[in-house]
Amino acid sequence: MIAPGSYEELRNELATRHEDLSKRLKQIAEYALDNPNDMALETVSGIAERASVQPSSLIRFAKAFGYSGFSEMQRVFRTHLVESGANYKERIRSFGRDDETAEYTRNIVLDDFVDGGIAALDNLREVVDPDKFEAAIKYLGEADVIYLAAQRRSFPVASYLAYAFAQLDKRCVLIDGNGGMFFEQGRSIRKGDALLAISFKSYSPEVVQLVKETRENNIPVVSISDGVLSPLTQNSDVCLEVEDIEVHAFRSLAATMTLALTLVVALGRQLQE
Amino acid sequence: MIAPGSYEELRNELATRHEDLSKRLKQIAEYALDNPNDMALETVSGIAERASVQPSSLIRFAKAFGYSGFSEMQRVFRTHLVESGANYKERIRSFGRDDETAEYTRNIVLDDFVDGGIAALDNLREVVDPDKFEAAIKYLGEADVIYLAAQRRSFPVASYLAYAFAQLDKRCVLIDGNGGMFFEQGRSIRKGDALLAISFKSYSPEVVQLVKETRENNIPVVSISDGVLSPLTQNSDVCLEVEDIEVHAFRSLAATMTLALTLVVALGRQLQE
DNA sequence: ACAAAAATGGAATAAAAATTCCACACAGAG
DNA sequence: CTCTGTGTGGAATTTTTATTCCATTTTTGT
Repeated sequence: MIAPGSYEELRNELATRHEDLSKRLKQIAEYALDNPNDMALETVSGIAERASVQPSSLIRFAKAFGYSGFSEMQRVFRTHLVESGANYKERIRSFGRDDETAEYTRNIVLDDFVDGGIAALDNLREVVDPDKFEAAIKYLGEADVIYLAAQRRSFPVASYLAYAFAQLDKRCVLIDGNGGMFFEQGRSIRKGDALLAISFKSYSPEVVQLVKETRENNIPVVSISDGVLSPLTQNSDVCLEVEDIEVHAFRSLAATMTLALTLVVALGRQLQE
Repeated sequence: MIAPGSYEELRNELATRHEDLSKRLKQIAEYALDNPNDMALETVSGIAERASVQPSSLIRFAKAFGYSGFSEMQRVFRTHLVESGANYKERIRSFGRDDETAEYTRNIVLDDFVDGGIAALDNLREVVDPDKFEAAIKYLGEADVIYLAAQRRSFPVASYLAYAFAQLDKRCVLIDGNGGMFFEQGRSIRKGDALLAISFKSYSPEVVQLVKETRENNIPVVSISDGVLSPLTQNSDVCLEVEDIEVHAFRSLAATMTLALTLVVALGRQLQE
């Protein structure tokens, strides 16, 4: 007897053997199929109570399906909960785990990044707060000149935005730090302008400092960053959150780029009106 | 002190109080925000190990946020896990929405780009030719210095590649055309180097010309472009095809960026061997 | 630089949970 | 109707897990 390793296998096994099971085990099987979340999260006695059986029956049940005990079977339900459960950060981790054993054919690498990118985009859809997004558009739309600040990995995003804003005839300045003039470029920002800053952990100190200074001068700051702990979140008028997935120790820009593009299009639409 | 009852409240509390927390508690807060699933499913000692803290610190952490103990706090994470999972399953994804009749609310714009990005990534998986990909890696791996040429919309991709190659300690030169020196920069390319050019229609004349000249000097040219009609395809040793989807008259860079990233990782892996 | 207070690590302890065990119930065969 | 074997409830036991406690270290305020 070999225990099902995946939720799908287990589900299948439960269905096939359902008829042959004893009264109590049948009862448990039905409960398990109806309440997989309970199976994943509750304790033996908790489930026993809800399903109106004895705790020992649950152990017998698990053993009847080849597991060493209830806990081992519960792991199958837990894994399923995480994997199906949209929390995409955990999906990154499962990429990482596969990686250690998988052979690296070229295709697997591309597939991983494609999957990662898709997951990141899916996540983007969920985490972007429409109110914040609208507020960001408003600040940018009202700005005379948009200043763009980003360094290192985020720089390409700013670079893309500079290109796209120019297409819209929206004036902007890309603070590229050329010639070590990062702050000099940044300090030419005036009342009526706005700063759009992009940075992810580990946050570029220059960008963080510029954001703070600009805010202190009462100039609107819109930022794109990762999560509530970011120093940009705290010092911006509005902060859009993105989290690109890290696969094979590298972080893509697919989600961030898509957000940037959306920002541009929404801004363009607003300017037309 | 009242303990946050929902995940969102907790998340918020973690963020606002993050700065005032002690070193260990801060560390735990970061881990919790990054790995909510672990917080939901793992045991105290399991989490302690992964987050590199003592089990007792986790209990202190929970108490610092008003819970009676770790278990009470964990319930918040578990509830969130179940609820976010349920939403995910119910979500419907509809591609190819009817743009003409749809009202353009802010969300629809983001959804369109997300869908477009996903479609582009899916497509990328299909169209990338593994042999060409491998050949590209080979040329780049053997190059002494990689020259990167791209203009306008493609420039951010080159910019990202420059950053990533530097991370790999792979020497590269980003031909940015600063000071109108595009060709001057490009002509410093030597035997033993390679050119990586990125351009899409309408093709940048500078990049096309540089590709031709470089090829004539028998220096390997790898390019990223769109389809067989591209002048880059015809004048490169190997050309990787990508097609980012155009939505609302704007073209994203999600797929191209993902291809670039994959190139970097594959190259990095090859260099390690 | 010092004392006081806060934070930390790690072992000790308490609590909770999983698992085992056994007496009993119940169905089917003789 | 009783014997036999499987199934079941529930208490006892073992294992795992959470929590507490205190000696030690680190920070803070003077």
